[in-house]
Amino acid sequence: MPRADASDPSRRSPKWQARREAIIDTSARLFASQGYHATGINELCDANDLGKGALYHYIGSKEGLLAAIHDRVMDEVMQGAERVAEAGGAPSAQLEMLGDELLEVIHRYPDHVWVFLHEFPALTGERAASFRERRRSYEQRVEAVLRAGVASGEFRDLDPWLTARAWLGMHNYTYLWLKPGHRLSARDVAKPFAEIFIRGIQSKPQGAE
Amino acid sequence: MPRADASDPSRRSPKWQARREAIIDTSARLFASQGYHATGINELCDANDLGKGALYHYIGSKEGLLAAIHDRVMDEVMQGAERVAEAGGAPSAQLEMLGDELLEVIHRYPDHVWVFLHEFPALTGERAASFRERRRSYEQRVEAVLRAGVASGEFRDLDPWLTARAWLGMHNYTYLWLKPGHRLSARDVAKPFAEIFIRGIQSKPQGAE
DNA sequence: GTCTATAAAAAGATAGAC
DNA sequence: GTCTATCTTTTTATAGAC
Repeated sequence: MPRADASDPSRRSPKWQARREAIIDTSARLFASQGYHATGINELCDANDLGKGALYHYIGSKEGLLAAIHDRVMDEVMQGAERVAEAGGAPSAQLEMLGDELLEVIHRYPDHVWVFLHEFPALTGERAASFRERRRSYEQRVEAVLRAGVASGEFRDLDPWLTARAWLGMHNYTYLWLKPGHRLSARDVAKPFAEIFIRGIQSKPQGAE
Repeated sequence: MPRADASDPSRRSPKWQARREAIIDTSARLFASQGYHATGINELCDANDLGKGALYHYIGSKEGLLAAIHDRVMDEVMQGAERVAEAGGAPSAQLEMLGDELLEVIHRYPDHVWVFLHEFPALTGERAASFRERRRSYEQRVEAVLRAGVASGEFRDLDPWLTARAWLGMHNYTYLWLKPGHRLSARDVAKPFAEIFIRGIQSKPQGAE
C-alpha cells in the first residue's frame, strides 16, 4: 500500500528529488556545525537560498529534514554491511571489511554522520522507532561476525555484545576528526584499527613483528 | 585577580553551593534525556521545584549551567588521570588504569557525560575555549602513555595520535549504555576492553590462552 | 531568596498572492 | 514553485513585589 503522505519523495519528479537531496546536504552542514535545535528555519532558508514556502515544499517539516539526513547515512551504512555479507570469508576478514566500509561512510558524509550521532534523540514517534531499528540491525551484524569467529575458534571466547560495543565505539568515534582534507584517508585509519582490534581478540598469537 | 563576576560560585556560602550542585545534577538529567536546546527554562524550574527568579539566582544563565555540567565531568576525569600519573608503572598498566578511571566516571555520571559529549558545541566564547583545552589536555595524557610504551618497546611502533583516538573512542562511546543498573559495572567493561586493546598494541605476542 | 508578571525576541509553520 | 506576510507558541531573561 503506497503511502498517502503527499510529501513522500518517491512520488515526486527526479528534478524535485535532486533539489531535495541538495537541501538535505546543505542543511546537514548547518546542523552539524550549530546543532539541530540551534539552527532556525530562517537560517535553513538563507543557506539554501530559498523562501520559507519553497523550503517547506521540499522538506515537509524540520523533523522530516532531520529524518532524511539520518536515512541518508543509514542507507549507506547498511549497503556496506550488505556487501560484506555477500563477500563472506573468515570472520576476521569480514570484520576488517566492515571497518573499511563504515569508515568510508564516516569520511564521505562527515556532516550527516555528525548529525546522526548527535541529534537522533530529536526524532520522535515512528521516525524514532524506525531509526532505532535500523541502527540495531547494523549492530547485530557486527555481533554476528564476532559470534561466528568465536564459534570457529578464530577469536577467543569473548562476550560478543560487549566486544561489538568496543568495535563500534572505536570506529564511530572517528566522526569527530575523520573528514575529507584530513591527513588520513578512511583506509589509513581502518587498517591500523583492524590490526589493533583483530590482534586483540584473536585466540592464537601471531608471529612477532 | 579575583573574578568580578557576581555569580562566581567560590564566593558563595556552602549552602548556596550545595543547592547549586543539586540544580546542576537535576538539570543534567533533563538535558541528557531531551537535549540542551530542547529543554526550556520553565522545564528546569519545574524539575528543580523553583521559580524563574530563584533558578537564575543560582545559575546565572542557561549556558552557565551547561558549562557547570561540563566542569563537573572534566574535574573528575582529570583527577583520575592525575591518580594514574602518580601511580606510575609500565605503560600497559597505566593504560589499563586510565580505562578504569574513565569508565568509572562515565558509569557514575551518565547524564553529565551524555551532555558533555553531545552539547559541547553549544558552549561559546571563553567557555568553549576553556573546555576544549581541558579536553585536549586529557587526550594528550593518553597519547603520552602510548608514546612511552613505544619508546620502551612494550608497544609496537604505532601512531600514538591515531591509537589514542582508537582508545578514546572505544571507552568514551560506552556513554550510550554504561549506566548504574546495567548488568555490567565499570570494571566489568574496563577489564575486557584493556585485554583487547593492550593485546592489540603489544609488540610481542603473549602465550596462547 | 523566591515569587509572579512581563518583556522582547525568535521559534516552527501556514495562507494566499503571484 | 516560490514569495511575503502573518499566526501562534515558545524562547531566554528581567523587573519588582514580597
